[in-house]
Amino acid sequence: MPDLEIPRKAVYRLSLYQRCLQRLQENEVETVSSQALAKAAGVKPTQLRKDLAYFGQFGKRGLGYDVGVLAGSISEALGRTRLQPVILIGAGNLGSALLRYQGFRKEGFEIVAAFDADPMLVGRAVQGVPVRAEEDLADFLAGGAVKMAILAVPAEAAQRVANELVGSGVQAILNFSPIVLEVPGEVVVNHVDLALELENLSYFVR
Amino acid sequence: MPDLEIPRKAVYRLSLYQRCLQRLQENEVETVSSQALAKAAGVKPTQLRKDLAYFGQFGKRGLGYDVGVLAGSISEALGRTRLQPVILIGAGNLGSALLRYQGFRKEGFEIVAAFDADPMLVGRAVQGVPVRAEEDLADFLAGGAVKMAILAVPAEAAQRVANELVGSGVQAILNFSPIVLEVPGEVVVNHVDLALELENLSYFVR
DNA sequence: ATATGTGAACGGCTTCACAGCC
DNA sequence: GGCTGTGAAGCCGTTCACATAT
Repeated sequence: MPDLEIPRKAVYRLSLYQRCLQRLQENEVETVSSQALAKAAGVKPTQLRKDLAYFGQFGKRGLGYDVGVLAGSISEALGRTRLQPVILIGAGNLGSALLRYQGFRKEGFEIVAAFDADPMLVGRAVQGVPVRAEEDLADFLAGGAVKMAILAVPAEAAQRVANELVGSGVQAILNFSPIVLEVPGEVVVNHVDLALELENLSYFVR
Repeated sequence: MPDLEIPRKAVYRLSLYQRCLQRLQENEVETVSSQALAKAAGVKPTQLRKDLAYFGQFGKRGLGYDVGVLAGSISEALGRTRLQPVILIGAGNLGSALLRYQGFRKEGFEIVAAFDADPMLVGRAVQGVPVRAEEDLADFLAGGAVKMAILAVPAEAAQRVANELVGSGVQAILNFSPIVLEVPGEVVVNHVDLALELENLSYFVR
């Protein structure tokens, strides 16, 4: 199984396909063609098939894909067969909105703890998740159970916190701060830059 | 000036460069090399120069770039010389966090109105921005002054609201709902899919 | 000497065309 | 006949190498 050869974009789309499959399952559809599924995901059929081909053969020629089988296969390919624990750093405006966001749990993620530097916020609980002091971060991560973190702190603090996370064994960071994080090669960072997205859009309005 | 030929990613990075330039201006740095600026933005020097080349020649060979001149040129290239009005639809968890988010204004955007379908939220004001009833959306947009919208409504409502926005002349949508919007070719959509970003990350943790 | 600007080479993702199987 | 799986072709963005300007 060639693992590190798979295009990042393809992995991205797999999640998209899976979400569409879940909807089909809810509607008790049992079979889909690459054409139908691709349309639902907003991509071309050949691309869908190519993406799936990175992981194996899941379809029946002349027939299509079994929705349940394909959903299961993608789950396995993505390593999303069980609930993933995640921590959140920064429980301000954006952070607490993320804590309340139901979409994460729905896709198999659980925010198990939140951290903030502000004593005013520490001790509270948002959506049942306690907000802890940032000093306790390293202790909490010492167990090694948590490998993913969401970073929603101000720009000035982001790199420092990121260093701390990496030092404590976090392998993946979803970064909402408007700075480019420097991390070792083995750590993966996805950057969601809200202002940048708006700015990018504004280029296209005349 | 070839306009529609410029890679989308390049436009994206221009915003990034500009942000770095602003920091340099604050520190009263007057000149940068492509090497230094590229490092700050997390890209390669050649890429920075290529990106700038799409828009013109701004540097002095053997010397580098004048920070002020380059910042101004990029601003102009991005069409970000004045404040852009934006509306927000969906003032729930995420929506109200976005209303409070200061990063937009800092980059030249102003959320001038918010809309929600929930009568409980309508009439309130968040961060000085009034939340209006969703029925009033078309009326508000009738003036044609607002060309950009942020969509933070539940998945079920997203496509319907998007249609309404497009029908009222909105040209660019920043979509936070977890569905792929179908819009006419002349409308630009940037999709920020929070759950998808996490899922993508989880693939890379072993 | 130093750093930009750019045509050419490179590499990777997407699309095509068709072989293979139901 | 219909649809998947896949090597080959095409396309686009990145990187290289170097000509050019100060």
